[in-house]
Amino acid sequence: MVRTRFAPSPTGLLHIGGARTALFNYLFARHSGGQFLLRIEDTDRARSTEAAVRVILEGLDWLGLRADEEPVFQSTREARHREVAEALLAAGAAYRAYDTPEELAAMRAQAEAERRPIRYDGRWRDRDPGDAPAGVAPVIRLKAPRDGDTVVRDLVQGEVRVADAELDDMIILRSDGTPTYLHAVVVDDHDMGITHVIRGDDHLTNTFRQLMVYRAMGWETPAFAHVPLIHGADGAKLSKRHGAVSVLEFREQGYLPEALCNYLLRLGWGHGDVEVIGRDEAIVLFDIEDVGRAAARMDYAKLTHINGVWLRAADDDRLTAEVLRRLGLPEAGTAAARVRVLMPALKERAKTLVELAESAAFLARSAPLPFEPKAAALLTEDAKSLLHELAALLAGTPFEKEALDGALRGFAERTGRKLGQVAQPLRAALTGSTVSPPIDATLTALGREESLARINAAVAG
RNA sequence: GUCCCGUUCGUCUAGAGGCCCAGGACACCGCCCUCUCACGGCGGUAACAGGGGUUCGAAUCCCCUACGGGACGCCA
Repeated sequence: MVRTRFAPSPTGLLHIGGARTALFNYLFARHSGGQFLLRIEDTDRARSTEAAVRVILEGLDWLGLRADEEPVFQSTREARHREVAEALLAAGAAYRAYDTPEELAAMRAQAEAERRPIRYDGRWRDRDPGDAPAGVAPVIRLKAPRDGDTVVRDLVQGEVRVADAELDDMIILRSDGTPTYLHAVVVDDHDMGITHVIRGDDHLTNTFRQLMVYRAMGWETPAFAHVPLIHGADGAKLSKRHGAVSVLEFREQGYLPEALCNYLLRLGWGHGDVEVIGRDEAIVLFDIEDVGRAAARMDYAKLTHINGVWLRAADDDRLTAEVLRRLGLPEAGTAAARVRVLMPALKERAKTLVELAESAAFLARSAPLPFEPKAAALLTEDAKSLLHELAALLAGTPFEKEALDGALRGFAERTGRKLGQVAQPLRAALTGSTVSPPIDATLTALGREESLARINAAVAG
């Protein structure tokens, strides 16, 4: 049974890169009929807050990436981490080291100055514990293998080989008795029964250190897959200055979760020429081994495009509810009814929920309308007399699309005008704008009474 | 500095030795559709980082170089 996990540290936001990692974990688990778990890596107490945890859970929930079991909080497992460290110590696979932070800093500085690789020299590895200085609380370090190679068959990166000489004796338990990240992760992944560790590329070299713990404990190692990071448009690590990076930020900016997932999936992964992929199809098609190895750049324009695709496909009731919420309008009532009626036409011309809400705002206003400059310019004296005639015409026309369309076309023909010469002034009078869904649909949504009121107000104004 | 990873149109990618003088998508530019704006349709510009091999034949395999990224913490 495949078991994957997403293991974010709660530092205040669910980053879009993390979201993609979570998505891959989720899709791979579902694809294999396995389970997807969540672990909050909150061992850094100073940076971890309950609010930060909520942000992550909310983001995942919004994306529809629900874990199959309750989330595991790493901070609650400290005793277990310590227990494993002690076991390693007892087995002779680890040892106590009494170096002070200052000594270690000096060691690093010297290595740097001599242009040697920065590694702990293992000075306490075989030293008599009797030499322990008084008053220094020791850390526990794991004995690293000293010769040979370690090979990881990474599902994304392929075979990666590192000489054991590159590794040093890493700290698994701090002097205050708390576990280090590298150690805690291994213990937790093992105890949670994780079979596939799918995570960011930045952990690839850490894997070799973690492998030492698995090996020392005699634990079976999971499969690893290190997926590339997401970069900004300039190729540098994605950060705030590139625009939105937090999942909840994208939600506020009017992106649909299915669109964000679709975009994130296609970023660094492809399946022939298929671009639009929903959740169910993604589960069938996704394979972690098809993920590319190069970092991908975030392209907001393409995200927006794919969002438009999903917006058009989205359910009208759902979209209506979103628009009403964004406009601060009640869920039921005249405005709500108008938005709902016009939604099929409205969603054709928006790429985000923000745009969609803006395009629907005119429905909730009442005459006299505020006019955009371009719309105001259309309302000339000639246009007003035209509108006056139209008011009379519309008063006697059934308010349904075909009848309205026919009436307006007939009118244009009779008066020797193009339809556009009739529709544009009417559009301005009805919406206060030069852009809207087709005029017949707009009239239908507004209804006869409101339409006539707006036309008359425009004529009067 | 040491180690690891990467490099196909501006961007995301297809491509697993001949199907590729490299396909799709976004963006951009034309045209068409058209009551506006969108959608849609048609067409266009645009890429195998560079250099060596291997092979009858290389975007695909090997080596080197350049550039980019990552890791080297009693952070996660």
